Amino acid sequence: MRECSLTLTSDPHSKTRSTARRETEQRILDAAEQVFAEFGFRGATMGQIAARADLPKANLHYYFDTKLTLYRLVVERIFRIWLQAADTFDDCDEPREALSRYIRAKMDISRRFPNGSKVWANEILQQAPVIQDYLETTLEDWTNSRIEVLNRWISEGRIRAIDGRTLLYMIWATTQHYADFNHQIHTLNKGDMLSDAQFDLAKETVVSIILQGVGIAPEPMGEAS
Amino acid sequence: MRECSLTLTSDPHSKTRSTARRETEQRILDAAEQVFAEFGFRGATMGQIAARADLPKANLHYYFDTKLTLYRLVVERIFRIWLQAADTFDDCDEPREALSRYIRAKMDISRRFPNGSKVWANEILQQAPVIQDYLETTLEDWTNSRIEVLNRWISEGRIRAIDGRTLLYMIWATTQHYADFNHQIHTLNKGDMLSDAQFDLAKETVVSIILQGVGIAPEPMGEAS
DNA sequence: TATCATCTTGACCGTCTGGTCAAGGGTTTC
DNA sequence: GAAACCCTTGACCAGACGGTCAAGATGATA
Repeated sequence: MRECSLTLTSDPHSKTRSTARRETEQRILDAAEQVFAEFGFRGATMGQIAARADLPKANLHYYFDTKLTLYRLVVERIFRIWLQAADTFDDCDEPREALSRYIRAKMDISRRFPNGSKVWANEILQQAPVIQDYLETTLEDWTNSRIEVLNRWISEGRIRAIDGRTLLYMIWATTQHYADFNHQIHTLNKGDMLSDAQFDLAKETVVSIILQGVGIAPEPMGEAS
Repeated sequence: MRECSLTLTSDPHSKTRSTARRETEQRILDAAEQVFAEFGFRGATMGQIAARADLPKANLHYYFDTKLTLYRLVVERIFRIWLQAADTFDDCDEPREALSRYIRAKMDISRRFPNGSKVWANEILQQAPVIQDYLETTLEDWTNSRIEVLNRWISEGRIRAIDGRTLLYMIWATTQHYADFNHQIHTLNKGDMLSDAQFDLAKETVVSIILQGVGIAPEPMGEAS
């Protein structure tokens, strides 16, 4: 109603052609991510995606030729976000700092991009028809290198002797749970989304249990990032 | 080829009518569970389920009138299994024993019935169209009562002061991860299923990290069930 | 063997799906 | 202003979908 320099669905005609194009593509990708997150590749329909993007179905095929193309592009966005979180682990060789940073980063991603995580979950449930080779290359390499780091920390006596792979899976499972199962979490929270305070409590509880679980004393006060 | 006293798809004609009927229904339910687990309700097709049960599609509709009926029955089976695991927590008031029993039970269920867990995951991803009222009643009641128990243990100084709800979510997320994401886990295990030894290591590592995480000293040797 | 209920199945139906297309509206360029 | 290009869209298509049905096969009963 009142003047606003930036609206979510701004009028494409007020922009240059390429800008408008990018915005429309983005709107379609966002709608696609939501629908794919909920119903998976097979369950999602182009009609649903078109409705959520508020565009005629034929328009989707003008920008993205097939449903599979659109799906692949949605999945690619998720890779980039996941890799960004991986960096927070790689950047540090101090167990407490590396683990708590990584957990917090993954928790924040689950909160900000729940649909990305859900699309990933659907991919795995469907035996990874699109991301299989990614699992076998990038993910496997990263995982193995992190397990080596964890094993080194163990041999240096900096963390307890636990199975590093299982620890990684616990962190992935728990952090992604806050995205993939957010509907269940909301239902068990009287139907409301988690408040900032509730989410912070969850985040710090996860950090605390994992750190304590691998034998690292609780973080000194005031050191949380 | 050679004589075999028990085959997986035994000849229905050698049994009484009601027995054969029950066997056919079971075969359809098993096939349905697999397909629903992979593709969710919308993504699954009756044709796929029929093919996996090795029956003509029309035969499915003789035993179960609609796709939704079949789906509801599959979901009901999962409820029963889940409640059975819940009992292992309820039966005991000793933190170490209750938590490790519950975690082990949930891990074993993830291994034996991965499809059930996957159907549940798909339900939540799709905003629980079928199990919503179950989440709001049985699950919520059980969750709250367990959180009360955890809080009592905290006030009695038997476990560390952590947020009980987050602890429960961590346990659910981690244990169900071994079912819902088993494809990813297998891929990261050179494409092989986890061996008994690998799965036991994972199970005991989860127990160990959680127990240590809530401030319970590692289990005395030889006490594992 | 004859009768009847139970089970099986290929063929079929209306609807929805992903994808196409041609006609037309807008915008840029000269 | 007109030609060229970009974008939008309703109408349409072939195939797949959930579900139906009637005809026949099979098994139980007597």
